[in-house]
Amino acid sequence: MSTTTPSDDIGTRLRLVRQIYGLTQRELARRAGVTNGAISLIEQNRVSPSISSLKKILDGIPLSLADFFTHNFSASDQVFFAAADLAEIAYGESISMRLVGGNLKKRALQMLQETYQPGADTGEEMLRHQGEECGIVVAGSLTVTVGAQEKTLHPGDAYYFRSDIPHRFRNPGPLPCHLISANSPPSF
Amino acid sequence: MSTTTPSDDIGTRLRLVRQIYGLTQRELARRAGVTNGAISLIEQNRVSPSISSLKKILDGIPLSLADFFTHNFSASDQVFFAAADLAEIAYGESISMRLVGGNLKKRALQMLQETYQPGADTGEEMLRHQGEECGIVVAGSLTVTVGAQEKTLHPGDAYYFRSDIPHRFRNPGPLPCHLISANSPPSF
DNA sequence: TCCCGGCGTTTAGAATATTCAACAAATTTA
DNA sequence: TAAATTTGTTGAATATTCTAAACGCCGGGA
Repeated sequence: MSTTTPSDDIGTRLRLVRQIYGLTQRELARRAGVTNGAISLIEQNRVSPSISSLKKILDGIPLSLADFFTHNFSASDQVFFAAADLAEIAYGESISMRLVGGNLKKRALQMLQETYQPGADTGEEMLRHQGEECGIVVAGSLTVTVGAQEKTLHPGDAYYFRSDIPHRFRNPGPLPCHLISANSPPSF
Repeated sequence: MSTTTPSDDIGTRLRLVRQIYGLTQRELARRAGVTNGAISLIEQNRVSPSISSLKKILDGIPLSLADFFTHNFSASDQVFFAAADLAEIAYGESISMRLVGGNLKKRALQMLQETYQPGADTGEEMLRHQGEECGIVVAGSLTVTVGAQEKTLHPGDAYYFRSDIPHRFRNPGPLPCHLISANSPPSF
């Protein structure tokens, strides 16, 4: 499924790593103290580098041998996500959530762009789950209840709480409310 | 603390791994399809092996490159433990437990040599904990209660159950009962 | 005791990796 | 557009690793 490289295809793996780090063969060669030609040959799998060479090269990134062989580098470790590409997550009629990087696996963090229509409400049966979450209101206003506390937030206002504390979100205003939130660990 | 090898001391690391696996240079060379001389040179750090050579060698063990660089091989991964060296764990007056490999870290399994004096009993408030456990009676007899089931085991008899099921051990006989048991994950 | 077999090590030569310098293609700058 | 820069690739020379065959050492069995 993922764009992982077989562990003996050192060349492809090195090229992928180098590109992920945004380095050219020459720049990496300079940092590593080897020649660009050597890196080129390795990346084409035309030679099998010595440990010492590979170590020098990885030091220039920098990346340990263990990490190099352990990690499943993926070209789809996407960094930028167009607004249109944010995965829509249904959450009732009047609440829309758009997930940043929905295709990423194993992430430690989740970010959502949420829209609460006027009157939208996550309900009286407060939400509770593992982890922590925070958010910032971008537009409109949002009434947030966390345990015994309640506050109506306006653009620029933010919240942060442990998610196991019962919480609730409502839009009391006449305008849609836009919110950027983050959870850890991810719940979707 | 541990006898770990720096990640660039490939030679020492390879020698350690090879010895842990009980292989001679010649035997490993034969399995790997390289010469014993090559392994000798690598282990002395007189050459820095190519990835292809190192991979061939590790395939002969077998061990992946990732594992080779990731694991902290330790000569003190002790295998044999003299009876006198089993750590004594107090568990009441009439029950003695002796732990195999108490000095090992991060083990996935725990083995105990237990002795129940006549009349010994873990008590009516049944034991419950995570994991699974099993054991074999070596001498004497032992009455084991697991959930609704109860049986008196004699030498050679054994048990295996999920530890979250309430359980209890008693020695109903006139002789000490010796038992070998194992838990996973470890509870001591 | 001597001999045998297995052990790790060593050496010379074959095989492979790396450097150095030049090349063509793509991109940037003027 | 043309010149200049930067990119990855390549060939010849050099440096390193790997093989094959020997060596010395040690322990076990006649």
